[in-house]
Amino acid sequence: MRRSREDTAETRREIVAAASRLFRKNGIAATSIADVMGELGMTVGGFYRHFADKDQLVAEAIEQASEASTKTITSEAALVRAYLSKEHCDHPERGCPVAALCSEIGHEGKGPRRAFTDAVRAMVAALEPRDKKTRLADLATAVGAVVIARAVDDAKLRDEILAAARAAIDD
Amino acid sequence: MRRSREDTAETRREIVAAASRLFRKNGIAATSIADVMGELGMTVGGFYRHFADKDQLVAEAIEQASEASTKTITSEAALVRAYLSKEHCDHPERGCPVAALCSEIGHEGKGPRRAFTDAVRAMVAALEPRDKKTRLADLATAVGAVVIARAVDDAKLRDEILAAARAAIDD
DNA sequence: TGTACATCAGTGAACGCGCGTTCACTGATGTAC
DNA sequence: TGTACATCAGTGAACGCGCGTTCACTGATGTAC
Repeated sequence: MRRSREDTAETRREIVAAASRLFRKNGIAATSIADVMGELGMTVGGFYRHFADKDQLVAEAIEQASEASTKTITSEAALVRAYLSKEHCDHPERGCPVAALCSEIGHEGKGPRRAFTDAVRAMVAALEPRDKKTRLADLATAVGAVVIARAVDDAKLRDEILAAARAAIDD
Repeated sequence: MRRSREDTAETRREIVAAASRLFRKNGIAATSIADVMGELGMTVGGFYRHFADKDQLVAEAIEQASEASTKTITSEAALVRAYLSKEHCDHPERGCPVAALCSEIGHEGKGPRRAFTDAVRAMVAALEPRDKKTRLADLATAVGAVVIARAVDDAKLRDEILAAARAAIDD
């Protein structure tokens, strides 16, 4: 059953949004096309009316997540307050795609890696007023802290890492 | 054909060593038991004479990698020289398991996560002379920088990130 | 020390399962007159 | 504006494939006498 142009465009947006959430929450490899389409109450076949393959979806999902996430990083102060928060650690599905996908992206194709690199550049640019070396180091500290905090199975160690990173970026 | 006790123990060690390399290089999910056994010229069936399941292998592979990797981090100076090097970025298979597996470990079982957490603690302990907050922040910076440097598809950006992290840790 | 037997490390085929992708089909939407 | 037809978004079953794990089997090693 054919859909209207608006419905079609809306479906495409919803696929990217669902994929963006699921990839950040569960990982790219661990998220199937069926999982993504299931989020919209749809079946797998329809996916290929919108995308050539999974790689294309991964790239667009990273772009979309990057746009939304970069808006929240307007300064070093925001990096300390919002990025290095328990809230951000607890909700990767609506957080930074760089922190969520960093060690998995190396196993993906060219498209996804390009999108990831652009996301890193956008974060560096978002911290603009500071000199570039400081911005890059702060980015490494913030991403490293969130990724390790999420990976570790001890809440006390997690809080210590986040606090240490906050203190380091604040100078 | 039954093997001698020494051969059996040697096979077990080789399985862990091969897994440790492959997991760090290609990721845990992307490495199959058959891949690991293939490295030793063996078939899959034999694996289960040594391990209950893949989770157990993952945990032991992380422990082994952690022991070897932590030995190289004897000071902040070593973190700057060896850890934040192009060499370490180019060879995840013989590098730090925390940097190699950080964003993938959240999707693994309890055993692997426990081993990963122990690896983080070992790294923090290895930087001993400094106060804990500095050690934790330096760890976040070093891990974040290596992970992002590896993920990015632009060699110039990679080198800038490593250099910025080196400068930040050196004070 | 020599022999008979039990053990068990490793083989290779098979298991059920979920993956990405394809495809014939359906029927509402969009288009041409 | 109304009608006839072409288009194509979405369905759901099927494809080949690789996964983790199991299992009957083989034959050298380890053990008991």
